[in-house]
Amino acid sequence: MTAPTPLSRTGDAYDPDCPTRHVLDRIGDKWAVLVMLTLKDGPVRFNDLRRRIGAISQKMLSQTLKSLERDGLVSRAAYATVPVTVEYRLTDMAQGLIGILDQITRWAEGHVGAIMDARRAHDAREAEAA
Amino acid sequence: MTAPTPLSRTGDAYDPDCPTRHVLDRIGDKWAVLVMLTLKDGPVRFNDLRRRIGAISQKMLSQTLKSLERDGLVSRAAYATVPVTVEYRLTDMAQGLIGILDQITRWAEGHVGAIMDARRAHDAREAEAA
DNA sequence: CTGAATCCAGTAGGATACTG
DNA sequence: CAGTATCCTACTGGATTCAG
Repeated sequence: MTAPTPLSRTGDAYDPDCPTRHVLDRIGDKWAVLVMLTLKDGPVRFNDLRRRIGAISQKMLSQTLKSLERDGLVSRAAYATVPVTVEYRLTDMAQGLIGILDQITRWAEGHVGAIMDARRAHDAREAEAA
Repeated sequence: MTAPTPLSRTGDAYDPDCPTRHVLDRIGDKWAVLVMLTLKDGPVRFNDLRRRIGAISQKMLSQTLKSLERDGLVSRAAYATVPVTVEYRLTDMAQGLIGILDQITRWAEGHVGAIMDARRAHDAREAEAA
């Protein structure tokens, strides 16, 4: 540590130095969220993961898994079978996050209608102005 | 295209067509989250918002506010004072989201230590391998 | 099967300057 | 004060290819 800077002020993450920001960024990571949601029902193998998410490229999946593993949110287990088998699963720590992600999903499903309506109304107002 | 498998599943947001994804993306938006957190204690004016967030550029702030307004999460009120005054505030719909964002923040503050430890351990293991 | 490495296009986003 | 418009760089992330 270099300076005795107060880590977080009132709990907000404006400061890039604030470690909370790192977590926010992880949640803000589209692929990381999808990967975690896909793993929530149990361990999944690499290409299986790839197939289930569908839209993800091999590069992004690999990258995402590595960063999630680095953060201790996902663990990797390799088995020396004839064609190598690798399983990924959520760590205990990630379980709490999953709960929050589920809440987000639930909120989203409950409000997406209102949001779409707001968009339509807004766009209509704008088109009229033009 | 290389994806002969449509596989439009139901429930999760793998499909870009799934409207839930839009909400996920909004939460994944770093600036949108910071703006909403900054507005949670009451209406704030444009440049005030800018100053409080600090790191944001006027372009991104303007852009973020516009998209949040479009989604019905933030409302804009302009007052015809001598120098124009514009206030932004969260809508009722956004209040529920704020609750979730607070949970994320709380989880982050509670686990950021473990995450940082995991990173250090992981990086150490990696450096040793090299 | 599980990745790593390279190339490259699209875009996010900062800096700057100007308008109502 | 509250934005808009333009330029320009840097990074994201897909496609492809190679390797263990």
